[in-house]
Amino acid sequence: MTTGTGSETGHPAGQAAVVAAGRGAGPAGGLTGQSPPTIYDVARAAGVSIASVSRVLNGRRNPREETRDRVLQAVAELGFVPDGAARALSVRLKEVVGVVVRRPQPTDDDGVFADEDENLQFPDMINRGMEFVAQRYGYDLLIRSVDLHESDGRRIFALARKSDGLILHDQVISTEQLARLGRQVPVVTLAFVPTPTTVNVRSDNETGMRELIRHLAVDHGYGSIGYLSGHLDSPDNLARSATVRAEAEAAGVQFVNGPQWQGDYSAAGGARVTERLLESGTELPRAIVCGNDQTAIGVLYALAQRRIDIPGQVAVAGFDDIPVARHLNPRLTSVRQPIQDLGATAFETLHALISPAPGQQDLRGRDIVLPTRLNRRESCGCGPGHPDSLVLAGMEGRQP
Amino acid sequence: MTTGTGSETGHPAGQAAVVAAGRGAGPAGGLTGQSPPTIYDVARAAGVSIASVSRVLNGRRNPREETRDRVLQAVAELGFVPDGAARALSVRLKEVVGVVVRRPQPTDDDGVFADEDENLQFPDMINRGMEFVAQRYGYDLLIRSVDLHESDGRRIFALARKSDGLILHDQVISTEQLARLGRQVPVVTLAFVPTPTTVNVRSDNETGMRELIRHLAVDHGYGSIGYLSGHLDSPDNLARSATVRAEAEAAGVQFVNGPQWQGDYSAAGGARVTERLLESGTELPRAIVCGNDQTAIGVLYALAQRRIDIPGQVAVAGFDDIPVARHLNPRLTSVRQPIQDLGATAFETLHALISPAPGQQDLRGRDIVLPTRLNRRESCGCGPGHPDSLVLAGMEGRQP
DNA sequence: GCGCTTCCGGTAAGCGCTTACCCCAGGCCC
DNA sequence: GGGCCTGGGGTAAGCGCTTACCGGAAGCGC
Repeated sequence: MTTGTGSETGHPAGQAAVVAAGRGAGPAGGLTGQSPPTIYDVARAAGVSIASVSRVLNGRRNPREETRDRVLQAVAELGFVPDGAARALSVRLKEVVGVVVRRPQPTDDDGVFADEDENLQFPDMINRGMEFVAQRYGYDLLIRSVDLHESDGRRIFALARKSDGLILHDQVISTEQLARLGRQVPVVTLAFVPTPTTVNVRSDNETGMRELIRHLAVDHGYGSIGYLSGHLDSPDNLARSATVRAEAEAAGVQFVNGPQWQGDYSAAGGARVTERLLESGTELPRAIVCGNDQTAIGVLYALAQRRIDIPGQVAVAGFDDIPVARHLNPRLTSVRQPIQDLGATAFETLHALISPAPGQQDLRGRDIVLPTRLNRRESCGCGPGHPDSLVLAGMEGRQP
Repeated sequence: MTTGTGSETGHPAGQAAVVAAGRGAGPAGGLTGQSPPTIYDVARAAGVSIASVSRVLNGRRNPREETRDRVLQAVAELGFVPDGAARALSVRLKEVVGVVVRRPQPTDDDGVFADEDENLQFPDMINRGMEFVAQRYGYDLLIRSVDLHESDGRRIFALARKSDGLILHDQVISTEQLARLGRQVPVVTLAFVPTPTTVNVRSDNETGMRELIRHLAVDHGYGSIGYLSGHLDSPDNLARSATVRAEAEAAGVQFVNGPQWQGDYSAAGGARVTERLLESGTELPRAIVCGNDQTAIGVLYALAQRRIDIPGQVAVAGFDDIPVARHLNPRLTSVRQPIQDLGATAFETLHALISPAPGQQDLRGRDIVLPTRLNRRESCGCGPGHPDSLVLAGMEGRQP
């Protein structure tokens, strides 16, 4: 009782106030709690049944013009918008897709990179790409972050029941869990592997990396190349690592790797690995290729600390080509992934899984691969003369 | 008919297949479509009524231990998770908050900054802060982006019906619309203004900016300061601009501003304004303070193009202190906003609006202000000796 | 003028949950 | 031993929508 003002919906009243907590429950009373109008309110205002209102709103069996107008006017006056949950329950479509991202796990000794959040940039750009297409289909993204290798995936399954399908960023679930999940709801993974019930979207690590290694080995003629890896169990990392090795060997260049070259995709990790290598007195390879750009940022930092000339003494390259890459000093050579496209494609694919077009063939089990290409800048040894490099170069401006 | 396998839920069957489109409708048949179990399935498996299942799941009126165990076992076996929409409809709580962000509008002449996405970094970090606390309350964020000054706000009202409350980033709605929206659902705005029905969260522009201007005018003794503004109607911009003027005048320093100093919070805008000033032959002020860091990036770029020494000839400072700031060359002096806190506070506040704690007083109409502080780096003229500046300084490393 | 087809719009069922309400045992007291 | 209370669990209503189904009113041809 005493719920909203003027809201005798005319349909069975019932408990209402019970769990309504927070709506007009506060001492403020008056001007709030005006809970949004329901379809019953509209029907009453227009003098028709709720079925007619619904039909008008959904363009079904086009009702008589006059009826339609009456309804539309009532809708406009009341500012009615149908409730998402009710609609979802009825049509069995929420028009929401769940997106699971991995929450970066800061370690103890991140030092200068402690609150370094470029990590976020990459997944966020992917999400941006998703959101962009999602708009067109009237979908929204429901975002949830989980810890690396979320123990039981419970939080992921829960998110599934709030949405029509899931897009999983890398390394948020195990393969078994993924297969199980895929059996219950449409799922698209990013930079992972397809399962019989899910589809994966990734970019072409091999081609881009091959181009980079050939550039370093052949064009620059560097005699040794090290690979500072990302998470060991990341498929992207495995592919990149294997390609570096294969191409280096093919070019007759020494490939440097090993346990002490183990990074974790973070700037802090890249810096840490570099420092330890330096401390151990090992001679660095002529060029260091990093699992991603974050790692490269860390490497650049650690080398600069030791006054090591980049690319004069050691060349450095990254992977991803995040926007910051071109603002670094020296500007970072990197393999460009179509970041936003990755997201857009993931969404497009998921949507096809959720509501397949008439003739649409089943996509499950597919591995969708997007192209990559090398972006040469200064950190690999290319000069500022390259067309790509007309960017925020503080250097040139500093010494007239 | 022929819906799922073994899914005779025992409750009225009905239409089912009608709108189920996409679930097992595809030619694939078999291994998919296994639509998730419902509470009826669990009840049948446990040999109890759905009410008991629900009670066990929600810990109500603790049922007998034996019953509870039977139910929990059935839940585990079936992997049951309640459907979000159904639950939401019933308890009138979706456990979802809508977040509206502004989609950057690329203009025609963005040049090098065309696909510059640092713009995203700031809002994304705020969202990260929200998500972090949202977790603790079992909420998820439903993200939607709108164009600057979304014409009628329809998309915002629609999002409201998919969630329990809204958090609006800056400049996505007009004040009138906002007041109307606030009457229907709990709303928190960021960097805007409070209305009688909504609360606003922002950071303390005045204090941080005051500190910056005093630093430039007093510590560095610069004789003139220009302010390259953000969107004219952004309250943040107004406050920053006013503070720059007031403090400059108070310090007896010339304040340079005017229509040709109008930026738009983007790097491209900052570069454009700077280039036009340079072309027009105007003499630049000794220091340029930017509406935000993006703008400063553009300014840095344009000045470097002209071989103007920063901070030797012109000092530059930003606002926000986004992570990239410390990787620029020279490293950018900026006023630090507690970015993630902004998001966390916004969520906390919204949650208090949605389900106020027992004694909780009404927050509506409040303007919550978070503290800021100056981060001195090189672009204002401070040397690399400053403790803050031990960061990715490519410069030092380049010339041994 | 009468049966048939259309076209409209109302009635009600059902989406998957939560919970008020009630009924049935069992235990208790006098 | 009967009335009462209590606790456990089932029944059903209701959350706000969509839509199958039906009944009434026109419109039509013969």
